[in-house]
Amino acid sequence: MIRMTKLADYGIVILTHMSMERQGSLHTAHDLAARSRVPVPTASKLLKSLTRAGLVLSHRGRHGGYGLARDPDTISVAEIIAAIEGPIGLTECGTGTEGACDMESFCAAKGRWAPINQAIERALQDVPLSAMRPQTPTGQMVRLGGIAEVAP
Amino acid sequence: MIRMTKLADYGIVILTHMSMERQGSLHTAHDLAARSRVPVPTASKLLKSLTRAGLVLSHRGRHGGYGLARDPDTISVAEIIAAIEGPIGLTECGTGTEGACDMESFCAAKGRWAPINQAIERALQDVPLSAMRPQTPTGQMVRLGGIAEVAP
DNA sequence: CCTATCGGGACCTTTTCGGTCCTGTTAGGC
DNA sequence: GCCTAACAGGACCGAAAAGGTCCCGATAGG
Ligand code: SF4
Ligand code: SF4
Repeated sequence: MIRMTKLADYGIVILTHMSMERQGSLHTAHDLAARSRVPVPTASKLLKSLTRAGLVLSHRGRHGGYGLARDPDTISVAEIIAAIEGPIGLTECGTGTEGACDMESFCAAKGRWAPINQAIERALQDVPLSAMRPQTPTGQMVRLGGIAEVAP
Repeated sequence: MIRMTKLADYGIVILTHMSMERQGSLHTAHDLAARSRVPVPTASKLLKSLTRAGLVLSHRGRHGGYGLARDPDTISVAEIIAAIEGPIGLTECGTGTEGACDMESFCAAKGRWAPINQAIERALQDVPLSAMRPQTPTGQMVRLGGIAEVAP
């Protein structure tokens, strides 16, 4: 139902937890998994993907772990999703990859999707990771895709 | 990858074909399947769903068939997708249905998705079925989610 | 009455998601 | 210098959903 995969969902949850800590601090995969209640191997797999995409930095060896590569305000939900499940778009066509759909050559709607897909991607780019955190109890304003909300 | 199902995709293609005909005209499932190159049983299944949702009208018996229930300008892509695959939203949470995700009770991001899902739904509501047709060779203006485009 | 058409499911096959595990590799600490 | 806590990469597998097929019943023209 136009769902993103749970992997991407969990990835965002994990990064959200990470964003609630002091930036630059390291967290082990085990730690993050426990906090987000995602199974450890799954969390580990996600963190690997996110590292490869450059969204988190990893440090190996003893006292190693993962940390956000950038400020949570500059990491968009779109980037996270793209890192985990690839290009964003509702259809096979119009997302850069050609020839994915075998109806392309005679499809009446082909090409009409590109602007829609881009609009959705843009909407997700406008949501920073910092907006996914639970709202602060201070009533701090949170930007969210152009929509401003105030915590109760 | 945040894909809608192919069923929904095909549904839109079929409706697009239907919208290119004189409104009110009837088309058999077989006819529409041939024109859109979707397998007949699949097209039939889709048309049934669309009928149940009230987007197309059906007429049984000899010389029966399907026809659009409303003007193509007043049918949104969002409606079509919702008719075929249910509520629109990237996540289980924040789409009306409660308790779908078993992490809801302790999820850091829960609740933060509702506005995003709504934004996407709104974007799809802004795209009328008529905008999915191949552009006319006359350079006719086509509204598309707030973006105006001109055919070459 | 006969037949073309829709209506509503049951059903199966294929894909992909979600999750696990194993085998390196790195780097701090003793 | 070795030991061990962490990440890296990928193979693997079960379950779920998607995608497609088929059948039988209900309608309504002719
Ligand atoms: S070419 Fe047509 S059928 Fe294929 S993905 Fe694009 S819109 Fe869908
Ligand atoms: S509650 Fe959290 S994990 Fe569940 S669907 Fe919502 S955001 Fe995703």
